[in-house]
Amino acid sequence: MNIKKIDHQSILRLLEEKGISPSFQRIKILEYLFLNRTHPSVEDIYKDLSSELLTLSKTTVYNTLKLFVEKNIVKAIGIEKDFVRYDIDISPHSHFKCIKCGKIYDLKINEEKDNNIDEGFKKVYSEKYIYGICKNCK
Amino acid sequence: MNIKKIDHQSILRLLEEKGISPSFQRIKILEYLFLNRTHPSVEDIYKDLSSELLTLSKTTVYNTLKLFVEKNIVKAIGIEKDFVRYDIDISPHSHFKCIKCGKIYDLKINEEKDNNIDEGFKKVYSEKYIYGICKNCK
DNA sequence: TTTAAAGTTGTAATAATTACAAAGTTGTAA
DNA sequence: TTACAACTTTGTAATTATTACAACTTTAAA
Repeated sequence: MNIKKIDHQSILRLLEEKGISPSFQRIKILEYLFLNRTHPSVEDIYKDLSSELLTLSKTTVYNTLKLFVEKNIVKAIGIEKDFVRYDIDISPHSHFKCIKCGKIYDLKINEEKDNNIDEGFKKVYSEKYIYGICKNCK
Repeated sequence: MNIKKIDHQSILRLLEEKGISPSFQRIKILEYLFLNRTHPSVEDIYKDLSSELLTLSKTTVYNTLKLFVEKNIVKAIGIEKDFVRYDIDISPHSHFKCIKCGKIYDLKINEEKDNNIDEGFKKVYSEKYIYGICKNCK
């Protein structure tokens, strides 16, 4: 499906850089995120990795993603009403959700001069979600 | 607290316009939203109205807000991780959340030429959330 | 007044996430 | 190698927002 490959060494280097000890589970979850650029949920990751990691626990997936978000390796995406998606691409961009097929698309951000934030307010981060109909569903 | 007043007649007219029969609960909830421009949650509304509407049920608050959202009287705001806020102001604007005090501020939108949505994609609606530190908390 | 539809209520079910304690793993110092 | 502490994983239970649903109440029309 996804062409982009990531080698084991890069995974290890990334974890190392961020001061995260490279457990088998963490490596596998991070690798999964690199190979599946679909903004997967905990459920997705858990289901897909379970066949390989027979004893994987959902709690581990939650713990690991929490850690990755804290260490700024992945970004949590609040585009869904009732669960969180995760994005391995932490560069500034926004998301489009097709309200028909449910697919999430990445959107380049339009270097907007960041809104009318009043003086005295300090932006830390922001998120933009666009909902609509995608090309395939029209 | 909030200066903006709304009279009973306007509330009734608005419900009428949208084809919503004006039950006591609906009137009170809508009035609450007009008087409390704080992007309240179901919990907020339920707690605050309970003293006046002794038998109010949380389900009624959920039902009513669902109806209001469908009829385009209020907008659901997904700025929080684990509950929904509601905004009586349905005009296009974005939201700022102070990560220190938790307060939500309205932001005028910077008539951005709506992002780089690829041709063939059709936007239906969008949301922008900015997180940071507000004036009072610096 | 009768009756059906609409609205409200309380409780139970659902589902994502977190809390927590027990079990397993790893690395290091003796 | 052994002992031990720190870290990691796991499974279960708790939490919490929201939805489902059925019973009850209100409303409005005939």
